[in-house]
Amino acid sequence: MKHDNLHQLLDTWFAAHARDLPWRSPDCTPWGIMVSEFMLQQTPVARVLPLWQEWLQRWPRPADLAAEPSGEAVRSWGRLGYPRRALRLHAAAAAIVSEHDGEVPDSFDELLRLPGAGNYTAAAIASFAFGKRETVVDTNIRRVQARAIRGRALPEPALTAAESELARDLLPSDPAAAVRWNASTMELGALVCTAKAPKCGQCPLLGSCRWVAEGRPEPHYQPKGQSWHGTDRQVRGALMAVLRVSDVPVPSGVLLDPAAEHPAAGAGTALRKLHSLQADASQLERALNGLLQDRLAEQTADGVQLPG
DNA sequence: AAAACGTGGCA
DNA sequence: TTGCCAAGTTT
Repeated sequence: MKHDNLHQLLDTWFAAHARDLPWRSPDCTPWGIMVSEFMLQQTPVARVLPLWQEWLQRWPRPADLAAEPSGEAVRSWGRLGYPRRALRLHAAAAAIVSEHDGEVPDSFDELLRLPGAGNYTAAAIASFAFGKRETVVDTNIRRVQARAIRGRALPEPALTAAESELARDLLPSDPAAAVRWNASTMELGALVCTAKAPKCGQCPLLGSCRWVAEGRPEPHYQPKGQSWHGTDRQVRGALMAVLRVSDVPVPSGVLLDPAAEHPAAGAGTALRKLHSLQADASQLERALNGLLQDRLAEQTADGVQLPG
């Protein structure tokens, strides 16, 4: 196979430098791996670690999570970010109970049907939990391949057909070798071939990297930043922070009115933070309606709360 | 198919 | 301090 040398180089490097992550332990269950994959979506390993431990201790099997109201999942998600992932993981657990007899399915197609599992997550679970030969394509793998093979500084802004085709071509035909390739390429992207300030001096592919060979050309586009300050997202986040820590339903008036008295129990600090954003009434309402529509929160006679 | 979706660490 | 960026998915 073309690029066979890369596989060998990465295998050797991975054996020596892979992080000892709990979801890579031989006795980690498919469910443990699945939880890690959901938590790791757009989220660094360091922030996932403690929460993953908590979740697996509390909900060691899909059925354990499925038995709880979705609001418990959202509350336990804490400040990990993108709380709808908690909702989807909860829904996925319910689907596993109702459609797969409580066992995480082992095929890409079945995994892909679970809420919150897209192409990356379905392939990752099939590969890492079940040893299947699946092409895993995440941002790390795309960046490593963009540099080493295509000679680019960065992967394309969105996954292209060419990138997918390259990733498929590079995947070893032996399933066990494919799993190692997936894991080691991802790890290289996370630890060495990073987005900014890559540590090329430590890279096992230094001698075969096309980007390095071509003098490390600049990116051919300007990555556009993610806005945050003053956005609806920021207000949603602040709203969620209030609901997560409140012991009781929070009257929508208290949420929407900066001058409201009687903050909800335990939510004082989060409420002050929300109001300090000085969002206008329409933005607050839009953000709250979004949460209700997404079922991240629900409205009762007593106020707004996490789904119970 | 572009845009929305959280959060915190680091330079 | 501001902006970048992180194991993506959904509509």
